[in-house]
Amino acid sequence: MIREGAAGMKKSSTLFAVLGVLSKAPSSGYDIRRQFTESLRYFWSESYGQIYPVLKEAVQLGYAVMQQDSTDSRNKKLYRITPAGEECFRSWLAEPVNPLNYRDELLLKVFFAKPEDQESIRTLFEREEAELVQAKEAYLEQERQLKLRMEEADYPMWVLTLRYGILSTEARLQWCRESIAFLTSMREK
Amino acid sequence: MIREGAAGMKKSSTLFAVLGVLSKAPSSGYDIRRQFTESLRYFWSESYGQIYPVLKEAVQLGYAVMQQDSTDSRNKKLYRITPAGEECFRSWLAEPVNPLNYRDELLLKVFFAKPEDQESIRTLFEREEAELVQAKEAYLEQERQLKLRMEEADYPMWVLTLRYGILSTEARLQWCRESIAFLTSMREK
DNA sequence: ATACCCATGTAAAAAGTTACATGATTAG
DNA sequence: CTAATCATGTAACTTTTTACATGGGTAT
Repeated sequence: MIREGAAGMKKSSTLFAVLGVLSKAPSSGYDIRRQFTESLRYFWSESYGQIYPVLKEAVQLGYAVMQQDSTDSRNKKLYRITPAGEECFRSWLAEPVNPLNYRDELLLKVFFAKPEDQESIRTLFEREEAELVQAKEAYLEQERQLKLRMEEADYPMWVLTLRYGILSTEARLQWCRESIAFLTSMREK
Repeated sequence: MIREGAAGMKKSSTLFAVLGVLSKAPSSGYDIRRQFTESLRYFWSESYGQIYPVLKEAVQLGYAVMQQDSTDSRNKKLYRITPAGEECFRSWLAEPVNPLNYRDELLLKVFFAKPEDQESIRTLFEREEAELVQAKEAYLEQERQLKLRMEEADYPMWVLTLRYGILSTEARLQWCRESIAFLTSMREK
């Protein structure tokens, strides 16, 4: 079997990410982009160059419908998920996740560093540590904000993703600090 | 200024990843690929489709030289890094890392899950937990192997990357377990 | 023999980013 | 009036994966 029908076509994870946003609330391409750069920035990103085309695709597949928002003075296009889109999204949710394709430049640099590069690497760790401290603060702020919304149905799942942010950031922070201490001890010898 | 000379051309991180491997030992494209799928698989990957073209590019830029391995019966091509390649690699090492472009499908699914999806999500967590347990075992095995090579100059840096593997895996494992417990407590209500 | 690594490579497709073009609205 | 933000979109480019083609060597 070589050809597959529309139902069997392999769909990109971008489509599902967009459908996910639409499953929470009808949104414009701009709104969706904001969701990614704000709430989801620590574990997902999408650029306009992908969002607008997949919105078009979602409409073609019958997973979303578009309507011009008449209450909006700029001509904002609101996309709304259809029942078919919801079903498609739900079945994607239940599928096993694709292997995470992780590419970590810092790890790569550490792995290939030679004894002469220790000072460079130390600087990278210090920069990273500063960024992680900031990220952790942002998570703690998010946690405070989230506690005000305990009543919402989505609260439990948001707590889980936030919890991952905190745990993984703390682990990486610990690693940076241990590594800096280790490099210091090497320098002193 | 629109055009830039070869020295200023923006280079892909794939080139540096390959130069990194070559900086440890002269290797063929096949060897390099094996490095990525074996030692580096937890934080970097490259496919043949990238490795062979960048090897060609590295030679063009004067960062590597190729020589047919005459001792090898299959016609293996050995690439060796040049002093210019080493210098280029070292200066890349010292540059700040590019922001990590992280896309985590599991997090995405958890974030968008609705109360009805709890059983699906639970299954995903269980699968993830099993994989992390395996990964952790692989790290511990690596640790045992590494201890036999304490004398080598690269040992300290390898310990650091391994340490990150262990810390980050444990953090994610903890998250999975907490989440499963949390979903269980929700189900019981 | 035959299956499975070793070994090199390419073509095409898919995925993703960046830079630009366009224009309305709002806040200072 | 001007800068920032809202808003839609596309073209060109870069990056990355996947699938294929090819063939020698090695172990059972």
